[in-house]
Amino acid sequence: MNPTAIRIIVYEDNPDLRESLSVLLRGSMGFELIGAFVNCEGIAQQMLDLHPDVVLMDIDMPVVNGLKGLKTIKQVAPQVNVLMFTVFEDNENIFEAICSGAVGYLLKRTPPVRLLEAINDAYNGGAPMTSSVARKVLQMLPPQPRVADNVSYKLTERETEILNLLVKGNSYKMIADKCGISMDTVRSHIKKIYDKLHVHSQTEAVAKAIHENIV
Amino acid sequence: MNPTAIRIIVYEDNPDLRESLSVLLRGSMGFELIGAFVNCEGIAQQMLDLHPDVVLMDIDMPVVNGLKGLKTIKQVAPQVNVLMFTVFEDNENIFEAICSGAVGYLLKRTPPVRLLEAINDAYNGGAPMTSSVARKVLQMLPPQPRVADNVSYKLTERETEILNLLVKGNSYKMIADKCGISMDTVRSHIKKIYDKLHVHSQTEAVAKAIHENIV
DNA sequence: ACATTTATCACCCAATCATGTGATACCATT
DNA sequence: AATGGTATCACATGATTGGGTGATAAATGT
Repeated sequence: MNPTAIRIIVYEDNPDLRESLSVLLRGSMGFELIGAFVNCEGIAQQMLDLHPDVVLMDIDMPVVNGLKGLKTIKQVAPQVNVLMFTVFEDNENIFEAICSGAVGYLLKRTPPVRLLEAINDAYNGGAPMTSSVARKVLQMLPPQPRVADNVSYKLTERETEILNLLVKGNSYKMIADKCGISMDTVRSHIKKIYDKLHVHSQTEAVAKAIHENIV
Repeated sequence: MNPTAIRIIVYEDNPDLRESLSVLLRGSMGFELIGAFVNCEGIAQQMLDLHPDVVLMDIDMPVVNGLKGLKTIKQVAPQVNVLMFTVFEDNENIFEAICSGAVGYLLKRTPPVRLLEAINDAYNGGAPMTSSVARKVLQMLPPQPRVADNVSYKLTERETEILNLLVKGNSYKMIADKCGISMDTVRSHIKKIYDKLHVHSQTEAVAKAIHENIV
C-alpha cells in the first residue's frame, strides 16, 4: 500500500466498467483502489472500515443506488469527496447529487486521463464536472442570474407591471383596480403581452414569465 | 474569413498575453479571432458590429473592467457566450461574474489546449470552469434548497401529472386528450388540486407549482 | 411636422374556467 | 362488510378570459 496515494473506492454495477476502472486506477501512479462494489449496500460500514479519500459513484445501480449511497456517505463520513460518475445528465439527478454534497459530476464518456485528473482535483479541493453539467448547475443558482429579462421581449413598463400582477394570481378585475384603469385596458395590455411572449393564455404567460423574466 | 469557425473577441489589457492569445487563436482550426481590445470601452458597439460567438474577458482592466463589460454584453447581446479569463479566484468576482451571466470562468494558468476546448465548450452550450472555481460555485448553492415538493401538499400521482400539464400551458381539453380522460374528470382533479394548494385559479396554481413544486 | 409607440378605453362573441352537486367503480384497510 | 381514498364521469350556472376591431390622446423619435 502506497501511503501517499489517493485512496479510492468505486461503486459501479457494470462488471466490465468496474474492471476497466480497476485496471486504470491500479496502473496509475498516485492512485490506489481500495475497494470496488456493485452497489451501495453496506456503504456506511465500508466508509468506516476503508476510509477512502475519493469515491467514484455510479448512479443507476440495483438495490441501493448512487444517490442514496451519496447521502449515506455524507452522514457517516462527510469529509469523503464523492464524484458522481454516470450516464445521466438530467437536471433532477444533477441537482440532487450536488445538493446532497457530491463534489463533482462526470459523465461516463469522460476519457480516462480526464477521469484521473478529476479524481486528483476532487482530492485537492476542486469540483470537477463536465462543462455541460456545469451549465446546468449554473442554472440552478439564480437568486438573480439573468439580466436578460423582459428586455428580450421588449415589454413596456406597463406591460411588465401587469405581467407581474398576473403572475401573482390577480384577475383582470383585480389588476384593473390596482392599476386604476379599466378592465378593457388590462385586456388590451395583456393581449399585447401575449403577442410579445408568443403565448395564448395566462397559464403560459405566467410559466414563461417565471422561467425567463422578472418575478 | 472562415464561415464555420467560432468567432471570438478578446478583452485583455496585457499586451503580451493579448498577443499570445491572438497567435493561439489564429493558429487554431475552427477559431477566428475577430477582435482584441485593451478594455471594454465601446464594447456595446463592438458586440453589435462584430457579433461574436464567444468573448474571452479579462477582469482587471483599466477604464472599464471585465465585469462591467460582461454586464453590458448581457444587455445588448445576451446570446453571446462570455468566458471570464482572469487571475482572480476570489468568491466575490466569481459570484458576480456568474450572476451576471458569464458561462465560464477560467484561470489564466489554464494551458492553451484547455483554453481552446473551453471556448469550444462555451460555444456548444457548456459552462467550462476550472474545478477550483466550480467548487466555489457549488458553495454558493443553498445548503439544501427545497426538499419540500409536492409531498407537502400530498398531491396524488394523477394530480401531479395534471398540474404539470397545466404548468406547461395545456387547456383542460388538451389535458383530457393527453391523459385519455374526459374534461369533466380533468375539472374534478383540478378542483382537488386547487383545494390542496389553497388557490382559486390556474394562474395561482401555476405560479405556486413553479415556485414550490416539481416542474 | 409627421410617424411611431404607449397607454388608455369600448364593444362583441365564443371559448374556457370555477364551483357545486352528485354518481359509479376500484382498491386497500379495517 | 364497511370505510376511506382515488379516479372516473355528468350536468348546470355564472364568471372570466381570448381574440377581433377600432378609437383617442400623449409622448417620443425622426
